[in-house]
Amino acid sequence: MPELPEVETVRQGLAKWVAGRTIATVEVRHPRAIRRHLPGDAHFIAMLTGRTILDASRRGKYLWLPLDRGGLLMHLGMSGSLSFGNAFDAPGPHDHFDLVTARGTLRLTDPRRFGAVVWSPAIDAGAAAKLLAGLGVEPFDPAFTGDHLYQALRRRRVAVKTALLGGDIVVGAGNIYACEALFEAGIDPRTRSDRLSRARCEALAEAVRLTLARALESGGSTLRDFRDAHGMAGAFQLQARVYGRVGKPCLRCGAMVRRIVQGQRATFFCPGCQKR
DNA sequence: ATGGGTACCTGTCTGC
DNA sequence: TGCAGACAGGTACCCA
Repeated sequence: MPELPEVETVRQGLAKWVAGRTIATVEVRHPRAIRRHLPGDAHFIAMLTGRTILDASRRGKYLWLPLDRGGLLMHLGMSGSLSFGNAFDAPGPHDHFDLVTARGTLRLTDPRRFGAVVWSPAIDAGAAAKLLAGLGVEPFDPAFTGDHLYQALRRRRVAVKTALLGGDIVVGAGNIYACEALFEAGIDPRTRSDRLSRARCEALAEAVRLTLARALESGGSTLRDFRDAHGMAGAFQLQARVYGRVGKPCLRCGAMVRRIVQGQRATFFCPGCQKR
């Protein structure tokens, strides 16, 4: 579910809420949801109890909550959401994890359980370092330039859509925004990475930034169940120009939007506007 | 190293 | 109405 704009929207809501709160108790109702990525952290609850949350930051689609000792790395997977409140209802079947503080509870809900919550001694050590190790540059970092993209893509032969989704070149564009950014840049998603000119890489880098920034302004996309930390839905899906619009006319040229499958993921594109 | 495929889950929608 | 099958925002891991 959540791509960078959704995770950043959650982070912004979270940062104001969590800073300075001390974890009184931890409820783990589904251990698989917590340690899916890195089994063996037997002291998970002990490392959290009594700790104070300092902030909420983000790396790619991961959230990092630094604590006064160590920190918590979280990923929302395809269907995860975080919410907080002072009087939570009894947990539902997908409410796997609560951080209870004196002034409210942070709750992870994740029906598909593709998410992860991992304690780590630091963001650049232990479990967190291992999970973040292969991530590409942040799209809003000045280091993410057309030239960066060009240098990375010229060494790959996969389709450019697949390369964007990989997250090892640039992070944050998932299936929706990879499709939308390629439309914005006028690039056919099937184009081989190493066949993209420098100029088109410049256009693509700009399109990735623009697409993610627009989505962030809209509070992300809610296709089904995305909610920010206040339970609010996003609105970017209303602006999507190709994603989910198979068989509908392109809003720019009128050609029929197509759906293909690349790397077991759906890709939407306009054959009129997007060229190899 | 790269690329391709599978695995991990549940809920929802579509077509028969 | 029931049921099988397809599909959904992600990524870690295995193998060639």
